[in-house]
Amino acid sequence: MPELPDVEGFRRVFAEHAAGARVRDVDVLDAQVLRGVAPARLRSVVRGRRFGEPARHGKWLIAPVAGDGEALLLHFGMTGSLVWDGEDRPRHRHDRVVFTFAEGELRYRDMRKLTGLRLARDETESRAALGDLGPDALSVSRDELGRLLGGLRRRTKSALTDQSVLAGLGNLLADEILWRAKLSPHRAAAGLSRGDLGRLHARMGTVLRQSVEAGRVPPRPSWLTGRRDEPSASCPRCGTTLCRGRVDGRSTVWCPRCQPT
DNA sequence: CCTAATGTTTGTGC
DNA sequence: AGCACAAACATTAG
Repeated sequence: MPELPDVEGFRRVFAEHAAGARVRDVDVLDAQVLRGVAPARLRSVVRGRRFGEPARHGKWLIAPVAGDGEALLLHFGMTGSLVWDGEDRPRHRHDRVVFTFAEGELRYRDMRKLTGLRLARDETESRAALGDLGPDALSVSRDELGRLLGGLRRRTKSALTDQSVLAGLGNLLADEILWRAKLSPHRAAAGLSRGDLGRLHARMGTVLRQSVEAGRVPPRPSWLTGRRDEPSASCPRCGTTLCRGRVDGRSTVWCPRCQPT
């Protein structure tokens, strides 16, 4: 589930409840989700300290620990979430790490444990841990998008979902944006015209803004995302039966009429 | 039992 | 090097 809009929602949860608050304790319920940090170190570093204002880059949530430049880096894989709840409320079976505060607790929840939590000591380590992420999809300009995709002979969908090219788009968003921009996911990125790129950038902005507001890619019937799970879905725009296939090993849905190759 | 799932990493081969 | 593809990771649902 988590793509840029979902993580933006988690950022809001963090900002509202945890930013500026003192961490009373850290419960590591499943150490498997900790990457490169032992439960004891996470606990000793974070306990008693305050969190600063959270940031987001692509699908990563960055939560600074006030004081010495450390930061908690959270990734949510395919099934993760960040939930605020009362201390007295029962824990969920998939709560893996819980930060407790005076007012309640912040729960890192994840069914599959495909990614996880890291702790960076400073800005340098933060950058290294995040790898080579491209610019965030929400703030990229049209010209920048053109530069990023220009010269790439790979298929457009593959380029859009490559986090080192552009950070934040996942499988659902890429399909939704390509459908709105009337571009086939199979077309080579380098082959897009100025007009194609302009449309792609504009539609990406619209889809992202509306999704961020909802904290998810909203499965509205007027969106491709709202139809893709139906057995014989039709295009919300033209009624043509949608096509399904695989691009980059991911399930891909497109309209053969609106998005010709 | 088998398959697929909205993510990332790693390895293989062209 | 760039790109496509498969597998691996862990877990659940159908």
